[in-house]
Amino acid sequence: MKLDAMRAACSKCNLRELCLPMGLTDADLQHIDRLVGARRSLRRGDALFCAGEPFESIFAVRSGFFKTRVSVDDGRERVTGFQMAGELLGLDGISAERHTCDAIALEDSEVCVIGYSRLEEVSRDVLGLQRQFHRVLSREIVREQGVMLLLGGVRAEARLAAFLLNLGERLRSRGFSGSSMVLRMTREEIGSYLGIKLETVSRAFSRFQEESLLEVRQRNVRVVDEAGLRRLAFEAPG
Amino acid sequence: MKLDAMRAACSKCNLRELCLPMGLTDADLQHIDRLVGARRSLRRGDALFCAGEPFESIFAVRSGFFKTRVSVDDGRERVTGFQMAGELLGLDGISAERHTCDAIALEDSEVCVIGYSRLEEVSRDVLGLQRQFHRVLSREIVREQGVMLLLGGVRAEARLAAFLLNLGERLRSRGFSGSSMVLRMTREEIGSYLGIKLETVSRAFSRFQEESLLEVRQRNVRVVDEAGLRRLAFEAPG
DNA sequence: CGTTTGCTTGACAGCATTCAACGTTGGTGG
DNA sequence: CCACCAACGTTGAATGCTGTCAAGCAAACG
Repeated sequence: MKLDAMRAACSKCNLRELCLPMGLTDADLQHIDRLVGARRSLRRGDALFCAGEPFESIFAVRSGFFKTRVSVDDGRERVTGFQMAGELLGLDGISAERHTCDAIALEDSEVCVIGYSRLEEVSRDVLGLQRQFHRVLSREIVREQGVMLLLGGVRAEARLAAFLLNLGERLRSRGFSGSSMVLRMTREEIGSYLGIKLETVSRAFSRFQEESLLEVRQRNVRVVDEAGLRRLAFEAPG
Repeated sequence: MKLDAMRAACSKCNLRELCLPMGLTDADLQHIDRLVGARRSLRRGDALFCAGEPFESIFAVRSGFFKTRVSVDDGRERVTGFQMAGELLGLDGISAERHTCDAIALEDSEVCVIGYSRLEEVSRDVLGLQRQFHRVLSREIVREQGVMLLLGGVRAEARLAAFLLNLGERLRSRGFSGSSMVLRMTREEIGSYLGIKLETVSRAFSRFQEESLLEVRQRNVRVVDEAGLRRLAFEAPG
């Protein structure tokens, strides 16, 4: 977990259309290059931050893959999200000025460190940034609402189908295949995120394969019948 | 659903310590009186806004009680939250500049209309407001994370117990009893929010009464054994 | 006073969990 | 290079919680 002295420039970053600077004008882009203090590299398994730590920065995933999790009572953990390149980590820490979850790298990763007081300062000057930051916060609210609907409303197989479709979309918008993917997380982590047990995840994968919706070999997943998967994800419960 | 010409002054509002102005200095308070454009009154059953409508304002509950809901596919609805005095509505609309849910008054209510562009403008001048608004957005993210944990991790009875405790806390911080409350929503709405069926909600209430955790008569609920309820809410699943 | 809406309760079915055993993969060290 | 171990994944059988369907009751409303 080393600190990279090199400052990152959003204006030259090829993730700028996915990340915080999304939609900003070129002029605004110039102004926000002072936002990112440094990059930070993490090895697989490293914690970017932990619940309870003072909140000072948010983080943008530059490369790699993360999970966020909370520990409930007796050591059990629950995964609250997965983050890939261009997505932000730490937004939940703003409210109480302490992080409320752990962020763990699921593979070797790199993040941009965005000092929060700096962000507040710059977003007063740069209207586009203020607007965009609010959008990002709001989008996270909407995303979680979607997860709530999933967790509360639909059966295990539909949850997994929706999860895979969502993962595919996010990969696709990053220029990857979207139908052929390598999962970075274990069955247990998927299950924890979706509110089901790892055995149930495994069974759902097997059944999807039987029904020719997917080809699954361990963490390699290929979506064979996306329409079928989509039908399953949106079906009525029961 | 009428528009009240009288402008509301946050600086004189007795909800200011619960609402958006929470924690602001007296000096800042003066500056944000221009925030609230008008009040709006709603009758029970009225929609404050609906999913898909253009987003222009957020709303602060001045009095009364609301639910937010989304309609999934074929007319079924899912409740995504309940809001009482001092809480904000419409934050999810920022991301796409359209509301993503319906907000329905569960009793005759009044809200303060906060124009969003005005809010952005003022929060550039008033540092405390900028900070507080970010906190509010972040708090909503954290709140939803809590619901996700509930929905994904625990049994029906634990969900209801946690729900009642949360409701009690919020009532208490508004000067009400917290242990003796009148529910403003139906069993079906509670169930929809908690991801369980209304029959299950009803059974859980009955069982809580058998076990002397609650006294329930229709929508009148009295918490008899708060510690016991808390134990139930945090217990391991299964 | 009747109708509508909301609430309670019972019986049964179904899906997910639990417990358990076994298979696979990848890394380590002999 | 192979053996071995640990972590991860798959599958089966039994249990149990929650959903479904149905009936009856209570409260609210006009």
